[in-house]
Amino acid sequence: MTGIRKKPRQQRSRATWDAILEAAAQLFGEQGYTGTTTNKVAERAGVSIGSLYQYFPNKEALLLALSEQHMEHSGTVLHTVFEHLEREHPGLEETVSRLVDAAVELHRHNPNMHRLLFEQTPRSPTLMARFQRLESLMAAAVGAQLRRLGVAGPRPEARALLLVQSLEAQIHGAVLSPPDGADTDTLVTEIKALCVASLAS
Amino acid sequence: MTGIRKKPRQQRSRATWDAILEAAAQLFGEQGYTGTTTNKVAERAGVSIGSLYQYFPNKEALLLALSEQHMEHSGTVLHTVFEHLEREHPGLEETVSRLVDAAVELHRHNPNMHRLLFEQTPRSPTLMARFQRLESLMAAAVGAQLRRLGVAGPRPEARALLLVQSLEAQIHGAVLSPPDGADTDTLVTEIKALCVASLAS
DNA sequence: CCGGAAATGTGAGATTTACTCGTGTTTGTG
DNA sequence: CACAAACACGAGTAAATCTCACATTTCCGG
Repeated sequence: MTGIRKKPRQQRSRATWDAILEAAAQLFGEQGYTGTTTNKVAERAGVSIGSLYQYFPNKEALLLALSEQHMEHSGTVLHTVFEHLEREHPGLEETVSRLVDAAVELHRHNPNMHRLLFEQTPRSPTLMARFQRLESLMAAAVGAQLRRLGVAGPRPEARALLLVQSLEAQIHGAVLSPPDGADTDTLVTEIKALCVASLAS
Repeated sequence: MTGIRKKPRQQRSRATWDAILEAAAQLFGEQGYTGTTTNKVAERAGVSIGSLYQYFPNKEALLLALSEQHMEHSGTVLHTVFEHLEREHPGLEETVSRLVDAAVELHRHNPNMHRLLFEQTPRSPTLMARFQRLESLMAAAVGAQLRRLGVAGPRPEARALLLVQSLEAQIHGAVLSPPDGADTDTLVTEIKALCVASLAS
């Protein structure tokens, strides 16, 4: 269940490892998770099915590896945003705006991967645990900002976590399935307004 | 893709139909979606695999049938809550409180089913469409309440939809995976407070 | 440069699972 | 009671996941 069977030691195997993940990302994006077979992944990667199973114990492990890449990327991007906030101490409105913009950018950057991880996939305990870990990290950082801005309320941790969950859901919806006529930008503006209003009590 | 192959006409077949769905609900809850096989469902239901496929064209149809039951239940429960609101015209705080309590109760009522539908399952287009339809209905009803209370803001539909998505995500998290020490009730209180604050601008 | 050991690559096929189809059984009806 | 329609059955099929015994490549001490 670790998601990785064997770490590559030579550069040759590193190449096949990358090729497999690249092929998996492409096919998952094109055909969805259930629609892609491990044989097709191996074929597009130009390796044998045996090689695939040498590095990934099962189909889900491909997904977990991709999620790891994606979450790592998201984590570092948001980390730098928080660093800037710590240094520049902008006001509430600007702080919210920067965080929301960053999250929107993450969703826009690779919508297929986002859809894959959050819609088309059976969320295994492993995947859920990983996601919640990222959510906790974000909540901690957001909590620090709330305290700095004096809007932490009586239960800072709870408020921060709820904000993170709420923003994630709203941004996900606004970017990946903007309903009927409403365009994404309008929704993003509204998201920021609601968030600021909920904090500027 | 309708989810049903053949409607039962005799009471005998109605019984097998129920037995199959009951077995499916149990096994999905115990072993997860991918972990349960259609053969095991038929076995626990005490019918043959052929009978199962007479009523459900594929494995996903079992899930869709369960989701239909669940969403129908949720829809009617929330509908009566909205009816009471229309009749009694409570204030903002009371309105939010009743809606949140109702949603929390729905999550508590059958956590396994909720987890199944929103976590362990590859969200097919059909399932997603159905869920978004329910979300739209809720958003419309919430929008009416916002207007009644004079807190609709400049874009009532956008605001209502965002509120619905946000509350769903927050309540789901608070009830189904309350993090570390925080208990559900504390989180629910905070959810209500945040929601009221975001509207009482 | 040599030779063996470790790492990596291969693909036929064993196993599992969703799903079909021909056939047998029960129920409603005149 | 007879006949048809509805219902139930379960061995068998196609397709997917995953294994394993063996081939090839790379590494490294002598």
